[in-house]
Amino acid sequence: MKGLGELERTVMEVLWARVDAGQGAATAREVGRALADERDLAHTTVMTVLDRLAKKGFLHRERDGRAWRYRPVASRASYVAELMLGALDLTGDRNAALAHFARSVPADEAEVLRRALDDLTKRPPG
Amino acid sequence: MKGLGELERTVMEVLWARVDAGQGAATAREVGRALADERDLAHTTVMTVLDRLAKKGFLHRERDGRAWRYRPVASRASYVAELMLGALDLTGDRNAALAHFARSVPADEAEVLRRALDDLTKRPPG
DNA sequence: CGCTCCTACTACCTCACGTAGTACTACGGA
DNA sequence: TCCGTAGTACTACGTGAGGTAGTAGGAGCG
Repeated sequence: MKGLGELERTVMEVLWARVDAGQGAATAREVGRALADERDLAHTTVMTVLDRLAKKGFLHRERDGRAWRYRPVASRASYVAELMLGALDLTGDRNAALAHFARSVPADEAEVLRRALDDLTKRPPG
Repeated sequence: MKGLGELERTVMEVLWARVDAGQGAATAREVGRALADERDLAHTTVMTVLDRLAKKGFLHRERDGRAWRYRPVASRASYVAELMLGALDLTGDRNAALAHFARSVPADEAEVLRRALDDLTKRPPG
């Protein structure tokens, strides 16, 4: 799993937010408009980023007239989970790292983890 | 938490291995020798990397005669745990990511996680 | 026909990292 | 006393990723 740059992640965030909002794939223009508040980017900049993201496999794109519509290939949650697994791959002693991680996580999130693991036992992953 | 480059991580690995082996802080010369099998690096390269690592806060260094001895500030496990937490910080919906992560981890490691979380309950983190 | 919108392509800058050379100093031995 | 060895500090260069954007050219609308 390759990491993403700052702007790339921001753009992904826009697309993921649209998914959360039940909206479909977005055009570069739409992404640019969504970013207009926080950043003043040239339209071509947005297009370039979208294009790179698609080439890296983070976005899928499909035609809509002359324009492209972009849509995240994976959910935000699975992207983050991948990143975490990637970090884990960096060490020989995965168990020690996992144990350490469990101890570093805030209590409420430890609870979330615990529950997710319990669910796992009942219905193993497909 | 900043990520590390390939060589930087390799060097950290050498230092961490020394910690595991109960050996103390290492000089650039020693790190270079430890790397000699896998990589043919100029001595100054090793020194530069060690220096950068120290500046980034990953290594602590102390004088030993004219030489510096370098020692990891944090354990490998805590470094990886930090990386994982850093990934988690990248998302707004931490819980979803955690749940996803729990589901992505291999069964035996899920077990490790579960045990670590159980220990947490008994003796809360200090 | 010309304006507008969109794509494709190319480009430039900066920064991180891998890699290493050079200059200078301190210490131990001939 | 003088040299060589080993160490440091400083500087440097190449590459690749990512942020940023300009230009060229096609398609459709008024």
